[in-house]
Amino acid sequence: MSDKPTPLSGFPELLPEHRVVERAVIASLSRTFELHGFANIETRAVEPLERLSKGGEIDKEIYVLRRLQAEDSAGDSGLALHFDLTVPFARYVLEHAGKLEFPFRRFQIQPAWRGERPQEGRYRQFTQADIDIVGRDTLGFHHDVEVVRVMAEALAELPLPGLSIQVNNRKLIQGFYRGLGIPDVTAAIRQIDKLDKQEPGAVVALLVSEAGASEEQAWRCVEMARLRTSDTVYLREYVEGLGVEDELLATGLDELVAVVDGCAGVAGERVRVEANLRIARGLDYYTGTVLEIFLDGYERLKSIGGGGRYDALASDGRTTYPGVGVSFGVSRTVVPLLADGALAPGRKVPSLVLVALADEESRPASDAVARALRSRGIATEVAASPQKFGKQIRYAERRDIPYVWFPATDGSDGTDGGTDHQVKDIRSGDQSAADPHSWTPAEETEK
RNA sequence: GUGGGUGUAGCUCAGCUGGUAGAGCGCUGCGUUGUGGUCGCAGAUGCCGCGGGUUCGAGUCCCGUCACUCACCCCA
Repeated sequence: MSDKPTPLSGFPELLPEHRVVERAVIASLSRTFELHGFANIETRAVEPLERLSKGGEIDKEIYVLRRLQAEDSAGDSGLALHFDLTVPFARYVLEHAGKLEFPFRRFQIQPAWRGERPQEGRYRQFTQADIDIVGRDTLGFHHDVEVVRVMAEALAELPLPGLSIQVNNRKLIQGFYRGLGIPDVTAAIRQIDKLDKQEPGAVVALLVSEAGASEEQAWRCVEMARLRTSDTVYLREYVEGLGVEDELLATGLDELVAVVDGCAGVAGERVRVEANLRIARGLDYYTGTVLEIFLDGYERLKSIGGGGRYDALASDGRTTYPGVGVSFGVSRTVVPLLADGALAPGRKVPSLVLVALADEESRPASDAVARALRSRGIATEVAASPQKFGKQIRYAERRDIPYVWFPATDGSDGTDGGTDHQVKDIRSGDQSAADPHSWTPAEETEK
């Protein structure tokens, strides 16, 4: 008992019937991404620490690697586990720039690690699915629209509740703040991001104290952030009606309208793309489009995905590689939904057929049946031991194997003239004669 | 990192003001001797998280510790 391992908080491990769902999600996402020409890559789990830590809040969540033999705590290797897929990707682009074709579009589905306190939907190891498009020196704005569309399409294919992709634009925010005359625009963005958990009055106070805004300016920031709509005509009216003139603001508004309008085609009942002027994103490398994804009914999970435009995340000094991308939290979404039954578990075992075993002497006959079925792509296993058939049926039932196959007997054991092959659908109880070289399972049991 | 909650059978949990451990589900067997699911009967299973203290006696009270969990912070 004391030998029984206890769970490690924040490192979720799925049972087979749950893992099969996660794998289906990953396969579905991959299919959609590839349909749009995104190539897959996998980056190493580890990056040099100084590349990861750029002085953000996230620094203290980084797991550092250290050899056990290292003399003391100062002896870390300078290597650390990546905490997202964007930073490693930027490094990858710089490192392999000479061998890549630009604009480079890739998707990446991998674990990432963060040393924070776990909670529902927040883990220390989690799988993330990212798509990005990166250009050399320049990257057309239409790619902003494209990545959002692709992710919207990919998410629409998944068996999830409804969700919304809420889009904003850093240029719009910055231009508005600049036009308003706020001294510290960056600080103001960080504060306005807190609107969803703080009272407007509290955020106003922060804007005044942290960003040097006047009280009146602060209230206008809060007012601007209030709008959330998928109606871009109204969006334009509203923003222009705020009475702030700024070139950057106008550009940002145009871009935001373009993204929302550009996604109108894929947006449907379950996946909505809308403008939300409160979305800012904490990370400071975003320069234009920013977005976050929220699951209907699971707002408590906060965003299940996010992303945006970054014009200068990767640069080797001579060349800059602007990019735009979106990431989706696979673990963050799948694990809580499985836990509360919103996602139905899959089967525990891939086998569709269990071939019964009469006795050890007839194992070759059972194996032959299994081989015939497998040769036609039907996942099949042979019973582990020649127990009573009732037991063997229960074995199949417990593993969610829908069919049990009773091999033919040739009558050589003297019982009678022998029997035909029989296959039983244990969900319905129906049993009938069948030929292992031609029998196929009913439609609905195929994956 | 800070604060709250919880650790009892494989799982979910009960166990009163301290008196030597329980239920449901699951599991095993039998009824049913090579066709499951229902039903009935029988059975197995616990260092009561760990360490210390109080006590004649601790699952129960006290202290510590570890783990899990929730919230804050931050984010996928």
